[in-house]
Amino acid sequence: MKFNITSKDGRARTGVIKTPHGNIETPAFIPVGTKADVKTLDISDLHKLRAPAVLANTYHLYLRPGPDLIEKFGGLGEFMGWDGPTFTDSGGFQVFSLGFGLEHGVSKVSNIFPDEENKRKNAVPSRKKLFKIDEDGVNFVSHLDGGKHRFTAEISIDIQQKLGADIIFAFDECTSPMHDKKYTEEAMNRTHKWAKRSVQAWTNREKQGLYGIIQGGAYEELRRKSTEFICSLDTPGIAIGGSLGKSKKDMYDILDWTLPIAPEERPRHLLGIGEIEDLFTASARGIDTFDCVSPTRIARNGSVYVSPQAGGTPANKFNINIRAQKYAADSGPIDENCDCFTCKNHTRAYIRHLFASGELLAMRLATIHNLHFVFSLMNGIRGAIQKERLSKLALDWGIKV
RNA sequence: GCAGGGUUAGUGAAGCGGGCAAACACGUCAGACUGUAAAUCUGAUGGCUUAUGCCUUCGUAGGUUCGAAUCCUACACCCUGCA
Repeated sequence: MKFNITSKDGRARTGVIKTPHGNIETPAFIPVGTKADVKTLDISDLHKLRAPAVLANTYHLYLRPGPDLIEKFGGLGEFMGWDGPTFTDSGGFQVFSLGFGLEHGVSKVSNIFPDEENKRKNAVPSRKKLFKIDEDGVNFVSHLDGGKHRFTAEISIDIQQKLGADIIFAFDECTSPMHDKKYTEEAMNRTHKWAKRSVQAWTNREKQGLYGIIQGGAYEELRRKSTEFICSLDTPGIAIGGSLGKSKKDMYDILDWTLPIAPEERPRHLLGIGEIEDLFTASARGIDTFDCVSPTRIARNGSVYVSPQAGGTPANKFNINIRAQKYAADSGPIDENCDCFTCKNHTRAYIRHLFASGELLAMRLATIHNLHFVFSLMNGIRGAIQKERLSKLALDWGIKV
């Protein structure tokens, strides 16, 4: 894996990540394909959308169908019939989302600390915690069948090498905005140890690029420490993970603490982010790649992106709820400025009807639209950086970077 | 015609003398979702501009009772037997 910076605009930059399965022009949004598929889409859709890569998940593919089987098929890309670049996440996030996150009903980004009532509402207290973290790794029971398993840095990297993605991630511990500084620091120190061990376990260096993951929650001191440590390791790329605080401002602060002290020549991945606004603000701060379930998940739930011309604003997160009654007879496309398959062929009324009827096509059309929307946005962002006009483009969207 | 059973909010369906504006399900409406246990989850759903409040509802009309969706009478309609 190689990375070249091709232009700069303040702290933002464009570049190219060269992988054995093709180049990724950055900044890029990588759609999430957890179980070796981007939900509702097939590979021809991904090609037509010009998806730069797909990010799959180590935990899920380890449990099913198993890394040995995928290895026999020639790796993740071959297995899923996708000839473009692939990423795999290390499984660290599942330790969080199926452990602490599930127990407390929180995500890695939280606008509020859940109060007692919310905690009770969202948590699953009857369910035993699926994960137990120790200094060396994590014991867990499969959410599928309750079977007992263990992940360590070595195991995660071994699985990821069998999966064979072009870009892989070190095994890390993700914390929540609810964790205090003391615990966040302990988790960060574990992540550092595991990162070091991940680098040692990483042998397939020709074909796979490893990214270390910076942790430290929303604590400046910890984030700086973590950046220094992770960047001291010999990895071709770095990633920012973990709790990104309680607000967008917290997240931007974290980027401001970390990115300026990270080596410029290494690509930076922002794990699990991207809402529309974030793609601007994080690109402006020097993030090169994103992955996020948001566009695909909210699509399946009836939220579709609209540009400022079609009524999108930072306040409504640039999306509308296409299931709403007010679109029942709307003969326009989701977004009149969009030239995706969905917008070229279908009306809001039709898509609303499909959602109301529970038709699978609704989710597929919405997913196509949302992914096209973010890919096209990333195109615009790259073009703007090349012309050193990213902040102006952002302003056109009502976003101050 | 005789005997029995039924008629409850948009739909289905609980309730069978007081805590019933009426369970539950579906539907409908609204919202949430950021390294995907997510085609999931949350809330609202008789009216009153938001109330430990008032008003109107349980086929229709009367009645009994301090009090009725719940008991009685008549009527209407539906179902099941027997004619």
